[in-house]
Amino acid sequence: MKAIHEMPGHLARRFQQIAVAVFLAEVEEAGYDLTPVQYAALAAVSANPGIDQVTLAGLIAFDRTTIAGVVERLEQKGLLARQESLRDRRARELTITSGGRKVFRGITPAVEAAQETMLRGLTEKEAKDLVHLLQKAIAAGNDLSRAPLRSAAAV
Amino acid sequence: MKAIHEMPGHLARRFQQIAVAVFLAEVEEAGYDLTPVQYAALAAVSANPGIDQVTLAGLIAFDRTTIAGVVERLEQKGLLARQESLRDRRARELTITSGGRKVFRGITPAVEAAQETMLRGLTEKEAKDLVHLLQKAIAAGNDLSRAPLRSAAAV
DNA sequence: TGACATTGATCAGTATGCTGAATATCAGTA
DNA sequence: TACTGATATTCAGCATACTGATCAATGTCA
Repeated sequence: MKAIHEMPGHLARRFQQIAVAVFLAEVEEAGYDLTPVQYAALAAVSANPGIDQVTLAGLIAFDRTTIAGVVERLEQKGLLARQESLRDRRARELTITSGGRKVFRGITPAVEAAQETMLRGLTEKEAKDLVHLLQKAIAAGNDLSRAPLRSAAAV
Repeated sequence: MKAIHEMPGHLARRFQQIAVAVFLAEVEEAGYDLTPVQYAALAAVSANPGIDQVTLAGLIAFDRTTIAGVVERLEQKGLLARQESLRDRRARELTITSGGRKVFRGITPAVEAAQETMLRGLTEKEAKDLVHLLQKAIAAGNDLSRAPLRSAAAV
């Protein structure tokens, strides 16, 4: 039997663990307080103003119940605004606030630095390969997770 | 700025998300009820009977506070036994039960099938490359996480 | 139009993961 | 031996993630 440390599933957990730690460290050093998940949500709303929660979840492959808490915390921080849609009273339309825009712009260099740090053991070619292989594996496994990616266009 | 879907951190989260979903699905289909984390702990205790919780956490890179809950749930399921150490009354010695051994043996085929499923989009060479690159990136980033891997030998 | 399925959001419950603090114990030393 | 620092575990609290259920609103189709 293979050892744990050779199993893709275990390596996935470890790499994610390191990625989150690096992200939080770089972001905190830059003077911000935002989690990777919150950053992804902020970025997606910034690019898609007026989006509803389910569509947002699909864009970044979040679970629909997870997104509620994430959005709520971003709202509490004053980075996102949430209001009932006029077209569909079930839905809440999300928009980024001016404060949210400012944070998003300010935090981005730290986020990009974190991406480099978490791959610091790899050459540039290896890093590219890893990203490509992950993308390929994820694309093939997308519909195996409860929260598959759903592009806005496909909806 | 890079899009989220090209960032290693985001890909790490997505791949881990799929890996967990695949693991749980394969394991459930085989008639078992065990999470990836619980499986890793069970495997480590099986290979290291009498281990204490902190050392166990180091072997599989768990946070020390996370391991407590994991071990407790495995104990409730009757798969692990926990008892005070005679040499050090602070520590709890962990051993696998006969039921735990049976589950561990029975579940392993499903766990290995899950590893294949989560890489189903990759060729055999690509899968090997991905594992290798993840291992390299993890080794370099190991001490960046709060719960770095600590081999028993190093302790 | 009215029954029905669908959809957006929320809630309860469970399982990771982390921070920081508390508690008990151990080990080394003055 | 008393003190000090280190260590093993636990606890409180917060933030993902998921399952399954509920609720309100919408859309569809006979």
